[in-house]
Amino acid sequence: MRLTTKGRYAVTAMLDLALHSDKGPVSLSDISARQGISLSYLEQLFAKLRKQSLVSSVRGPGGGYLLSRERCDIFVAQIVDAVNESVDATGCRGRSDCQGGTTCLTHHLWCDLSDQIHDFLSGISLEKLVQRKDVRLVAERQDSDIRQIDQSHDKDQDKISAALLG
Amino acid sequence: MRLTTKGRYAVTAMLDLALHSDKGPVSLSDISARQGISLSYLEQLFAKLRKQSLVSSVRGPGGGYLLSRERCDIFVAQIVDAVNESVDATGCRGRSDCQGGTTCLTHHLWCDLSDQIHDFLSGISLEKLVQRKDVRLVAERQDSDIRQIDQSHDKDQDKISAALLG
DNA sequence: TTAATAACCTACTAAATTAGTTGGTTATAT
DNA sequence: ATATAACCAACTAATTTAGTAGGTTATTAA
Repeated sequence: MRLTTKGRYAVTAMLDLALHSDKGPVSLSDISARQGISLSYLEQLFAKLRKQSLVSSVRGPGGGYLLSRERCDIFVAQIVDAVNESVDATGCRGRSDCQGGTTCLTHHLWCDLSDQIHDFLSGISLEKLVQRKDVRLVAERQDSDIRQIDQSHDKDQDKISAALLG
Repeated sequence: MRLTTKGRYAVTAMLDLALHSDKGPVSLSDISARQGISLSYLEQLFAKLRKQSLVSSVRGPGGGYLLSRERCDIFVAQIVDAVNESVDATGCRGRSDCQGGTTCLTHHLWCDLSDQIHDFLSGISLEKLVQRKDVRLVAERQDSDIRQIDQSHDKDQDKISAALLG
């Protein structure tokens, strides 16, 4: 099994969507700015999330992505599965052919571990994450950070406008 | 986090040791033959296992490796930790600096998952694995496979001896 | 109608990791 | 003396990660 930034990014981005998509679609550049994830990399991840119909997209200005189901119907395990191959801990994908066609000595142990991880991640929905206090605190900080960056952009824009107007 | 053949090989090899070291040290070539793991790769893994004092070695003919503690005092988590970096699912090793010095949106989720995996693998000792029926069955098959290979080697040896004796 | 926005798509890449291989040396039992 | 088996260092092919680069297409708003 493998759980790297790939799967973590996907879950983080989906949670960002869950937190911000109440007022219409959320663009990947917004998610990129808030979560510090490269835009092009997000595009690749969302191509996979869309294939697994976890999100739907709206093109053009004001467009972006929306969750394709209720937050309580999307689970962390599904997100990780969508971008990673799986949270499977066996080397044989449960096929029991790990040692040249036969079962390896520790096959059942890795099956048990896989079940353990899958059960855990299948029990956590985006809704559950949104409700968590630690998540809300981080989200608030991120939102206020973004507002400050926007303000400084506005100031830059004011300077540019002033310069252009002579 | 990462659980690849590296960690799985280490646990498999340690379990092989637990199953066969009652009559003295077990050589890596024996483990290699029984478990189908490359000898040189095993050497690299056992260098790490020895550094973490999970095994002790005996050099020279008849030598090999022994568990350095009782089977009930060696846990799967320790073995995986010894060869892999860890079973940590966070990107920041729990340091909470996952997003450019600050906590990322999903940090606490990965902490919980890490705890879950760690608790599970810390609860399973080599003793527990040795007792499992599925493990005993695979081990029996492996031992009888090896005996057959040894017999055919003996036959080869007989042929060679016969040829040499004219 | 045109410009801006944002999804969508393909191909490339540096760095790291895995799962080894090769070719030794050192220590010890027979 | 010889065989065994640990110990050690350096190299490698293949794969994966986490991107970058450079587009095309659809849609909205001025």
